Amino acid sequence: MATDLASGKHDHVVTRFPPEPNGYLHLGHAKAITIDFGIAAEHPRSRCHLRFDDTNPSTEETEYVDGIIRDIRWLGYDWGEHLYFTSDYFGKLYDYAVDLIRQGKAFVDDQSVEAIRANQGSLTEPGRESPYRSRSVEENLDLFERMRAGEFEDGSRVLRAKIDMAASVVAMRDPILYRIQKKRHHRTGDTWCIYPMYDFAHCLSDALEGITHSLCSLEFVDHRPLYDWIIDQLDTPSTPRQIEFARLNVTHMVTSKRVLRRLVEGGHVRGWDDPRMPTLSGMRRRGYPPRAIREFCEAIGVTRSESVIELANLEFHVRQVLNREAPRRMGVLDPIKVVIENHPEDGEDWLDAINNPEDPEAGTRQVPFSRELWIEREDFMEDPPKKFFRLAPGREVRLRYAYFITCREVVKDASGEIVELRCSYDPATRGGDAPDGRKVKGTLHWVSAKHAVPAEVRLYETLFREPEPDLSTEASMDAAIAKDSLTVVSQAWLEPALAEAAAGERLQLERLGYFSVDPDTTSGRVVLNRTATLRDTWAKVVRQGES
RNA sequence: UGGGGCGUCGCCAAAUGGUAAGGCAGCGGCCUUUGGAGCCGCCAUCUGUAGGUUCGAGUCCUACCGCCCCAACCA
Repeated sequence: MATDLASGKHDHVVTRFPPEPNGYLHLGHAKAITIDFGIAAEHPRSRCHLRFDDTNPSTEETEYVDGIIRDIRWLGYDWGEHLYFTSDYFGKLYDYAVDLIRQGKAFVDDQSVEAIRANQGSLTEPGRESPYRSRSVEENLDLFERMRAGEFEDGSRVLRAKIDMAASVVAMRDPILYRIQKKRHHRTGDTWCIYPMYDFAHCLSDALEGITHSLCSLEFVDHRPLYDWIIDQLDTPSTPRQIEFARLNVTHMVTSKRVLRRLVEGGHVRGWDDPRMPTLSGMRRRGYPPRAIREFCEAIGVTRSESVIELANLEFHVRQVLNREAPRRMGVLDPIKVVIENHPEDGEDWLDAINNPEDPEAGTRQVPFSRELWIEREDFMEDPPKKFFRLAPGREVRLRYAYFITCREVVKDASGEIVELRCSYDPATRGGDAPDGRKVKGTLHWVSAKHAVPAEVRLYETLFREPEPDLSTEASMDAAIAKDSLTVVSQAWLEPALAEAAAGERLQLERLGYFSVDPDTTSGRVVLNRTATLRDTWAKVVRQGES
């Protein structure tokens, strides 16, 4: 592409993103989108078109068109006035086909599907020419006209290019250009009953739109000779060029419409926008910022080598953006009660808390402190190992933005389960620093019990345990799906600032991770999705202690 | 076994034939009112293998090896 600009072949670039409206966009599409739109944005006088490749009415629906538009907008891209549909070109495409027939380079084939397949040859053997290949131009013209008029049944005839049945590239063995499908099209209705195939429609649509560089994935490399052949035979307004790059693969994820559909239809997830899904709608609901996805796609580069990116790489970009942007809040997922014995029964005390240490502009908020608090159960240990810096009997720790507290007594129920910690606080440490200069090793997050907002919190693991799951058969796929990728915490407590949280908001619960407010949230109950955990070096210490 | 694509650190990925960038992960350390963030350092004598050309090769040549794609009236 750089060569074309340097040589003066083009002084600008026109690309296109050509989704088929038969499903939802996923992370793999995000890579293509950032490349297609990104390259256009990098060059002067350039643009990227959004073109729906809607040539197969039996699988495509308007519902998907709307979803795709919404997802690309969310990702942050804009096509201006350049929204197109391949179906807009059906008339022109038909004329091109007629032109090909007139040139004697296309013919109507009456063979059955089975016969065409049988005569296709194999990878190592050439195919056999159709007995209808040498029909006259007049007969072909007549037959094609009647195909269009609806005189023939589905599958009874096709229009094929006349190229070379012995070609080593299978795509060049008299490829099918048009097939009969008496299906209502989501945009053209019943106007047509013959529809062009991808290979015929795509290159010509590119040429019609003045696309300079038609970027696609590696599996189309074999189709490039056909792409060029069709453009060569016909009088097109421009000569686009196809350039291929490798698709995106990420460990523990799949970007195959077939597999994603099975996850949804098999009830393994709650829908296309389940936060575990690699769909754009799923990642949006999960709380992935679009900027993070864009930065990830830019960071992994564009090459022709097939690669599998580690999930950690994606998560790095998600955390990087969220660290800069997400407001900090406090919440407790697995609560244990703390009673501050020397705190007045009805007293309450509002403390200043920083909203985002990475962004001074984010300001501060007030959090209430009172006699009864919730802290995280795992932040207390009766008999702590050496490197455990959190609360333990007799030990003093800091409650973030509040006070130092010291654990005085552990209260258990009949079964030995800890139900309450009796603690004292040092009023002189208000705000979190001791005037006498004494230090504590641990800082805990907490929530005032009296002021706490109830919440449901959904924690996610990857849908596949293995980095590269075997999806070759239905059985192996079912075996590869993790059955416990969703954990629902039904009784979590959040600080009151979160009472009014609106769906889609992203935040960090300090020390726990990044979360997004799920659309299931109601006025009485907040629902959070955990987007990503924080990096956890304590977990590493624990791991090393075990090994 | 026909055609095509690809092989540079655990994962990505740069490198006019001029002496192997960078990011992620990992590992040390500093700092810290998030065991977060940040900061510092370490991490390929070597580019699938074997030859060859050259003063000089990841880049050129030859031969092997390995992985992936192509036989829908899908895109």
